[in-house]
Amino acid sequence: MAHFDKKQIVKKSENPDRWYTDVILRSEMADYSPVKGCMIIRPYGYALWENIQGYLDKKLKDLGVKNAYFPLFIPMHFLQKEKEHVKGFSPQLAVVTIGGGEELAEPLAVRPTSETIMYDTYAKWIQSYRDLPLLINLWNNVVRWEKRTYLFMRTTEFLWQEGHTAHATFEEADAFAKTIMDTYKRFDEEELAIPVLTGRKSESEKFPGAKITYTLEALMPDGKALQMGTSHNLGDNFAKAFDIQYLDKTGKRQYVWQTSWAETTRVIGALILSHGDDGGLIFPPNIAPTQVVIIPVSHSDAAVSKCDSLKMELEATGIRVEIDDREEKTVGWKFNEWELKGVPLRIEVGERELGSKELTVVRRDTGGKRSVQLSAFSVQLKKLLNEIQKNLFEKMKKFSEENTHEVTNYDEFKNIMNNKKGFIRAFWCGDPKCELSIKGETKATTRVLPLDAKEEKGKCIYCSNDAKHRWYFAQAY
RNA sequence: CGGGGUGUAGUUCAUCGGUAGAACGCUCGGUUUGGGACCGAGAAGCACUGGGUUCAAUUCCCGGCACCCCGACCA
Repeated sequence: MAHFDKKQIVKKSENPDRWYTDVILRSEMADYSPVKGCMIIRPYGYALWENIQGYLDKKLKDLGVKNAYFPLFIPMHFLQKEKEHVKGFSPQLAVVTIGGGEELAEPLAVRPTSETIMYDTYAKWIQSYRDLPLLINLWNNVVRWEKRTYLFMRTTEFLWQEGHTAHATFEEADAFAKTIMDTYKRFDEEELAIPVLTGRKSESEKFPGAKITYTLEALMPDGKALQMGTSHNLGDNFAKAFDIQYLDKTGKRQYVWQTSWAETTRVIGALILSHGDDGGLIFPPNIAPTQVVIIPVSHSDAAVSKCDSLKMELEATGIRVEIDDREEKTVGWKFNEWELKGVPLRIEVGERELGSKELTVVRRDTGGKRSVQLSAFSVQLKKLLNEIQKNLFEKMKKFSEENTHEVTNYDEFKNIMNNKKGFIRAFWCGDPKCELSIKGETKATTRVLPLDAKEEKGKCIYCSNDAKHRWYFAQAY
């Protein structure tokens, strides 16, 4: 304990922004890059991303989605085909004007998202109703020239998956967009242990070019809401802009109905913010790069071989294990290091354990120590990992519920935004002017309207005109 | 793109009108290892950049650039 403050990171409660950056850099998740606003994802951070990819990739393939790749460069005039789309993205574009030492006849945008370049091709691929539905996903990087960046949350370049589908009917497209939203919800809640609100976005908050944007919103510990992912019903907007038509069974030409949807490396930021504490990261076991770390306290042959056999036993049941047998670091140093890295469980193996029939296992989330019998060891560890997974989710669920307020007058609204923030449920008339005024006065924007929200009779929190729905408001990240 | 701040060793910072110092980290040797060990020896710097002022600038002044913080834009 005497040396504990030596290289301590800032306390999360004292300075959350600084804590967030400190933890990411010190845990070796990511590093700053020589290019402004860009981020280097280090092996430990990338391993987490690979776990995210692994889960989502499988779920998407189960839905019949196939992976493909489309080019990084997009001819400028493609982006201009859909009016709202170009308006939404042009302020954030990076544009290549020189290639091979010569000025290009037409500048190329570095993709901010791939709708336009894909749909130009979709128009060629889709001829008949037999070509539908077309379900394609890309794992790639995109560039949006953000003025202000923040590791994982908002970087100039980021990694994501973007799915793009085309369907014969509006209903089918809408159902698919919702299915994706549900898939994301399961992922966020069951894997990342982050509870989310789902529903649709207001007109002003929806994706440029979309008819309906479905969203997943999570409440972060500082009371601000983070968009964890979106799934858009694009209607026939892009179909008309890119002339994507098919012949139906009766021989009639029809426009397709489309969806696009994405989840990004931003969810890693949400993961860090949601579960971490003063000791550093805390990863939910389902997604953690390493689930169990074994630390030999002694370097005797007996202890080392005990560690090895433990590792083999656990790995055989699918648990991700690492042994930290570096001799140049002391035991205490390693404890702190692996706590910083958020590994859910730690096992210590020294002379004391060699003759014992049980081992001490330490939980990262609660700090609790427990003796675990060596018989059926891996089964019990799996149980513990599940408990941690559940505990992290329940904790965030409770936080989210405790910080969701139902409000009927604007003073109350402002009061909450001035203090703890969080989600506010309140009637809104649907007029973008009220939305904008509320944002200007409180920083809160409409985040989401749940799909199952019943129509009610109420008065807009801002203008007192008739309102049908209670929306969720919050300050956005 | 507005307002503020900072640029000195790998990192965090100190210094000061006379060409630089600490801590941590790193390397080597030794002793250690059950909650961030200790001793000793090292390596490591065109003081962001360009221009002034001055006998002399890392230090003072101005411009540029970069980064950080705070606002507007955003996954």
